[in-house]
Amino acid sequence: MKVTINDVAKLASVSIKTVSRVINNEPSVRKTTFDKVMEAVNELNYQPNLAARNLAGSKSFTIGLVYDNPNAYYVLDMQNGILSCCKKEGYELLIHPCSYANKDMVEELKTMIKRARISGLVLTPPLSEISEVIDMLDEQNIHYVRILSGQESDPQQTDCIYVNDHNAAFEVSNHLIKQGHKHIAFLSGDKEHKSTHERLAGYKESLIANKIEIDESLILEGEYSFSSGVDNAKKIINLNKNVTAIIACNDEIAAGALFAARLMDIKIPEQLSISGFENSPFSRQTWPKLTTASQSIETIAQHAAKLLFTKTRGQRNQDKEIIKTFTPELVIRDSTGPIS
Amino acid sequence: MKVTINDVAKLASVSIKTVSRVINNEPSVRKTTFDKVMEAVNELNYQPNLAARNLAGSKSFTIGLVYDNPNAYYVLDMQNGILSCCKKEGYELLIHPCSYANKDMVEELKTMIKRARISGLVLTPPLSEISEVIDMLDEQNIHYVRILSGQESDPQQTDCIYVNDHNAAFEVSNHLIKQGHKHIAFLSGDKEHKSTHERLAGYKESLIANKIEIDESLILEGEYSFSSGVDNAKKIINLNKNVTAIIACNDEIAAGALFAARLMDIKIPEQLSISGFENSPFSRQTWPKLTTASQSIETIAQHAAKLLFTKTRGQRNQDKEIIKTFTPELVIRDSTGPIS
DNA sequence: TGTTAAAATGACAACGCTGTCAATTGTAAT
DNA sequence: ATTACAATTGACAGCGTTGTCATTTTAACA
Repeated sequence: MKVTINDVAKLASVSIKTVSRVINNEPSVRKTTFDKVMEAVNELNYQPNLAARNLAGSKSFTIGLVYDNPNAYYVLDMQNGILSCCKKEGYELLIHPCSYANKDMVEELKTMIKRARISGLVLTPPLSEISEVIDMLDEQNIHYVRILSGQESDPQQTDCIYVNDHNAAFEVSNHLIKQGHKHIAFLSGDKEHKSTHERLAGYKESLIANKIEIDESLILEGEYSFSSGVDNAKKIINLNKNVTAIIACNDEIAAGALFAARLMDIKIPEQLSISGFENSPFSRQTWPKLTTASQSIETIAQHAAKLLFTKTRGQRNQDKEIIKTFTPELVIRDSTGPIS
Repeated sequence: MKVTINDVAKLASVSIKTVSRVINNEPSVRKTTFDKVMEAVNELNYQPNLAARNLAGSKSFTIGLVYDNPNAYYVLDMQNGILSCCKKEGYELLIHPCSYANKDMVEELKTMIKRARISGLVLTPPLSEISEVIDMLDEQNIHYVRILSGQESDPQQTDCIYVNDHNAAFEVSNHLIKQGHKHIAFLSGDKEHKSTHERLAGYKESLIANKIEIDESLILEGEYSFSSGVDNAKKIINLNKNVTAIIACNDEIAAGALFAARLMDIKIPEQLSISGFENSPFSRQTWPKLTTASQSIETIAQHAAKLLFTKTRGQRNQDKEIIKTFTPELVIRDSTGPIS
């Protein structure tokens, strides 16, 4: 029934320590011994007991994913990306959704780490931007990788994966301007998310580059939600009849804006162009389909996990294969068009 | 730094076994002793080591969630519901997405269970309907709870939570018929999912109850996806000009049907009524908003987790608090209306 | 061939907890 | 106060691995 390292050792006629060496890929094992052991492992279909490995060694073979993100697709892609790496490495994934608004959040995280003896953590925005969290992790000496809005600037910073929202927003905005739009509104996401600020900055930079004056009244505060998109789109359309385009901080907001436009009988894209951000599945399910900036969350997640594993193992040079900065690409669909 | 049961025992001047008794809520501990120990636990902020508990005892304090579901909201709600129960009970959650089409799936699941020494499993459709999986779990003597489309029929069956899709579909269909619709198309989900058949059966029963002849050409095979909704809606609209209503097997299909209607310049709900199923967030984000059948996945998940925990602990009477059958409720929004 | 260092292997004690069972304490009845 | 029995507590041996260090084998060289 239960196959232990002992059974394998007996079958291969070696000591359990040697079996341990083999399954941990430690050096100093003769090729013939290695094969002999592997054969026994396969024959018995031996699965090392995670709990025992965790207890005996220092590694726990479990990593954690911490998030506070309202976007279901984002979270799921993140999970799947990390999970695919975990599978390869024989790790398990513990998920830990939490609310950054919650005061006890840091304590709670700490407890979770202690309890489960997590060997590493992937942090997604906006949690990855909260210094209390980072400080706690440093203090507890926990390996982590942060996924952040921004770009690789500080070469010492080895524990971050960046999403260059700034450049992506620049592209989106440029695209609209090239199509003749001059009055472009910007519907912000949560101001606690750095991505909001990065995207806003990219938008502004594009305006400046194209010698269009920045009109602060076209920039609306909001949050990363459909209803925020509805509300703010209504507001801006009523407020400023000149607006011919809207850049939404993510696809949900854009979908909300689309909804509002429908309510107000505004034709998209003939009368108003709307672009999203993220390329989540429903950016293809709205009418019309959303122009957006596409970032493969799953790919980002995979690289984050890879980075975490190299850190956990203390490896160095493998870093080269890991991309640290991702720039979402403009995907032109039907919700934007030339000014008419 | 690291606080073990030993430290607590010393501080409370009792044996480690007594501390163990206290944290496991075992009987035969004097109230005064209990308090003394708890005080020490709190003072030291002791967190029992999961791995050690797992290794020493038989319990693993980790449950698994297995799913193969394309719907991101479904999965996430499921995770969150279970997680909220886990938190209360001090358990961790391991997630295990997998593909039921994959031949190695059962083997893979088995491996995961062995490795992580899972103490219980929550199975969601369609995995919960696959007998190979169930047989394997029974064979391995793993506790599990299945979430199934259907209704509590067999009283011996203690390990299932049912979603009564049949009755829900009956309600949806009845609602449309009351509004005067007689030619109602049915856009199926994956035929491998029992929910598809249950919903179809409810639809048929409603037609029969209302003395409307069942027209098999109005029932289209498909899958639980947006694009299936688009394709099948186009097909049925072109095929049969009499159709005035569509029941989609879930919200994604409904959203696809809505999209197709837009493409074909059909007014919703004036010319065509469309209803969804599930009440996922985007049923509120389409234009117009979807009439649907609402089931709180999170609530279902919580009850499933509760049931699993009572099973794991071998408790009996607590069952009473656990609802075993859920019937989604009709939510009337803007995508359906009286025939004009 | 013998010597020596390096490589490969093994013995055994942790890791932090729970299960078992024996020892101690408390309690009620005599 | 004594006895008997139940309630409470503790000692100690695992659980299935890995780390440490000692031992054996191999290879390399004189």
